[in-house]
Amino acid sequence: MKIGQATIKDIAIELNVSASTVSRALKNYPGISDETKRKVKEVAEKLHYRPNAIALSLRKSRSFTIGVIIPEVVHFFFSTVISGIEGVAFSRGYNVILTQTNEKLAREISSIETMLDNQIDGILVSFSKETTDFEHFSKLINQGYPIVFFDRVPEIPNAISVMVDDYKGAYTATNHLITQGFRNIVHLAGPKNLKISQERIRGYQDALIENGMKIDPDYIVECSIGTDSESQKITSKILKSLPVRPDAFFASNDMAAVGAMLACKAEGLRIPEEVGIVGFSNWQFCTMIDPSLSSVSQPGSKMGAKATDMLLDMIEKKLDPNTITGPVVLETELLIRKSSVRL
Amino acid sequence: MKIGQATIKDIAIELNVSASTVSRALKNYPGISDETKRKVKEVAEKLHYRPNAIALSLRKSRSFTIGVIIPEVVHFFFSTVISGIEGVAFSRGYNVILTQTNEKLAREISSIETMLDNQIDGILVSFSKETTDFEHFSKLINQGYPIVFFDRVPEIPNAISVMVDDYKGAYTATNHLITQGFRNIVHLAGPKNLKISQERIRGYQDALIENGMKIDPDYIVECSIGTDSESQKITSKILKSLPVRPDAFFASNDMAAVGAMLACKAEGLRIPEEVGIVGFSNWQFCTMIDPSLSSVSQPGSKMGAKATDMLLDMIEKKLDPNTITGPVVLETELLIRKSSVRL
DNA sequence: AACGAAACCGCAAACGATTGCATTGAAAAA
DNA sequence: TTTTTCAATGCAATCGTTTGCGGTTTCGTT
Repeated sequence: MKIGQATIKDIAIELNVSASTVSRALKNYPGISDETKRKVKEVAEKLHYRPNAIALSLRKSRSFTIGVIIPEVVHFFFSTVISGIEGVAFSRGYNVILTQTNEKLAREISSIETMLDNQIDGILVSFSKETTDFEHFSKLINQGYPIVFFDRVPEIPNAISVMVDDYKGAYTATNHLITQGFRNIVHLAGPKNLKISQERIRGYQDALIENGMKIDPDYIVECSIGTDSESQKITSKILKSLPVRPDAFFASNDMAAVGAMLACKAEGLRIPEEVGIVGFSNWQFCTMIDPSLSSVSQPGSKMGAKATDMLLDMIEKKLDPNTITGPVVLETELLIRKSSVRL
Repeated sequence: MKIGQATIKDIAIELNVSASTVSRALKNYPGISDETKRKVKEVAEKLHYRPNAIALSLRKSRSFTIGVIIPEVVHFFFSTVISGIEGVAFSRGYNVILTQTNEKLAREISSIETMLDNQIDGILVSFSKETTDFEHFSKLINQGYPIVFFDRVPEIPNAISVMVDDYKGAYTATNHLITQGFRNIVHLAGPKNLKISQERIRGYQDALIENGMKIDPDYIVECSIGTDSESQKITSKILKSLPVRPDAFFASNDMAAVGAMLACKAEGLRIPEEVGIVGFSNWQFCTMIDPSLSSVSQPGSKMGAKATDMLLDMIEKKLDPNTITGPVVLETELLIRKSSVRL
């Protein structure tokens, strides 16, 4: 018994037929007698034959593998996306190759290269914070290579993308704070070069305007890193520096919201009586902290699943990229908890 | 210009040499004139030649890809492990194929099969809660196939594994609670078929014994799912049912610890004055909740990195599995925060 | 008996790269 | 001039599978 897997040739030798016959018999091609098919399958079973996926990939120029490029694995939202991706990919018979860029453009580019070397059938991308030039993506798109962007989507022609309705999520959250009687609402924004950040800012601003309030640029503060400690520092500074003390924070992510909460507590401010807080993403810990954190939930798993379905449809030609006009937008949901309710 | 990548043949045709010459020139084999090498490399550059990894895999029966089988991606600890894995794999030139089992044995087995079909060079595994029979692993091990287990490791011969010192972590945590004057310490345990759970129970028990306290089986409660809501229910039941009300909880995971905390708060018990709590894993939210949660930190990223380094060493024959006797054990660290300190 | 058509099956090329074993040609040695 | 030697390159098999094309049987039909 050879080491490793049995091959078609092994079956062929055992039965004194050609490799072609074995191949066709296993695939139930016409032109092979039932008798032969039976025997081939029997021997295949006996030898635990499993087709060599690599040889298949080479022959068909298809690997049944998709690549995922993500900024950070250790990030609740992205982990739910990965989970959604993996689920759909598995059920449709595809493997998932994963790389994280750690927000580095260089790694993004080199990841794409190795993926192309490996005959990856398509790529799912959420690009890095460093990425401002999208040439490495548009080149592939123009070659007809299947790519689907999710969450962080570029504004380039013919890009297929799946995102959440950041605008509406931010709008709803801000509006909720206003309804609760908060009037000096600070927005802790994400990196302003990302479209998702811009959309959230826009939602925040529109909510203010439609409620007859003014927009003060000083009340929009960028938290570029996105950790709780960063936002904690920023918030405690703000609490002192702003002419009118803020009475609410709408943060572009939950970590920042927690930072703000900690800073407020440190200042002796009561939440939600004196300060209201709403986050974004609905991380697991939202329900675990005190007071529980209101947050805009992003359907991460659904986003991963949807993006994967679209990518695989493109790969399998069930979906013509040209028929797609705009990005697919998934709805968010404002989950109201204690941190923002005082009525 | 052809669609897709240029091949060695394209270069050969362009220069009127054979494919073998091109191959050798690119690899700087001796026996190729410097002049030819120069020209070959020049054309390769011009055509943006990149070797086809699939063809290489077929030829060499090596894919430079490793497989990762994990119970759940959406799990802070595992996500840090993945991050560690991906980092090392990337820097050593390997791809990572990821599958999650969702704690299902069937998926674990089918994942392994597709990985073998794909000529994966080795596998990193943390098995599912359903897995009690390890035949599908030991078969591979006996064939000399490189496998490294992490976190959840099986007790089978010749298994290479990396784990944290669950025993000591649990011992230290329990001991800390005792030092703080807590006397009726409940242990919220994990699934008892997992070795990590057993080790933590053992650490808990030994700490009690060495402090001259008795072990009461009623004070060891299994939280099999591991969510905060599960443990919240269990804890509030316990608070009423046990003859002596517990004054501390050592949980086998942070989610369970939070559940216990919430249940205690609901009962009006003050933490840490009346009840002390320590968790396990040091999830991100530990510092974000109030009171901040003491926890035993597991070096997830380091574990992933270590396991990957060992796996790749085995693959590259730099490491002989037979020279390894026991599992590699990484140290935990007790991070003391407010939830357990009353002195 | 002879012919044609199914029915079955094998040959060989192809996917892209590597590599042991020739082969070529020219310079060096005789 | 002839032989030897060696550097430079090509041939062809190989990895495991698929597939177009062609080749044998076998059988029914007249």
